[in-house]
Amino acid sequence: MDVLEKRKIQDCLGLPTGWKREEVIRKSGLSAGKTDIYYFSPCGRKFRSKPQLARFLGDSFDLSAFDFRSGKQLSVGARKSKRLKNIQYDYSRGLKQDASLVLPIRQTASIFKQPVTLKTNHAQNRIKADPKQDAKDVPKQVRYPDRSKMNVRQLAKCS
DNA sequence: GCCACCGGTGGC
DNA sequence: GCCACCGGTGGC
Repeated sequence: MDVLEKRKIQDCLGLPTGWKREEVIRKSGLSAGKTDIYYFSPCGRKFRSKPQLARFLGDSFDLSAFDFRSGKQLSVGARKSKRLKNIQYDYSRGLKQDASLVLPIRQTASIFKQPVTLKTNHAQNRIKADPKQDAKDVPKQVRYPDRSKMNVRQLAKCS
């Protein structure tokens, strides 16, 4: 697949730059064949549900028209497959007040209108996030480290 | 201790 | 009955 083709797929998916979506097919157990959808933020944080994503993004993002499974916006004309997806979660519930966690994405725009790196399968995902870097962390003055001295794991963190 | 993975279930 | 969400844990 050439770069242009890849680009088309990304545009089609419409996730923001740096975000990745991953489909993992369950291989065993009673739920074998079921697919789990995961999203990875640019800093490697993993999300496995829409509420989880919404909590991280905060209420500046409207995810009500975002279909978590497909990774696309639900257009008005789109058929709602089977079940109506009008579950009313309060996606801002539990929103952390730390503004430094809000991604550097234009908040007036849908976060899903930008290109994304497509990752289709579950090979070996090397992305690691530091679980200790939680939204509960208190904001503090950012000191930018010398990136040339950082290892891969450190670089994967949000900074 | 972490996390990928599957199970359980509440809400529809 | 379906499935989105998240709990729990086996394997590392």
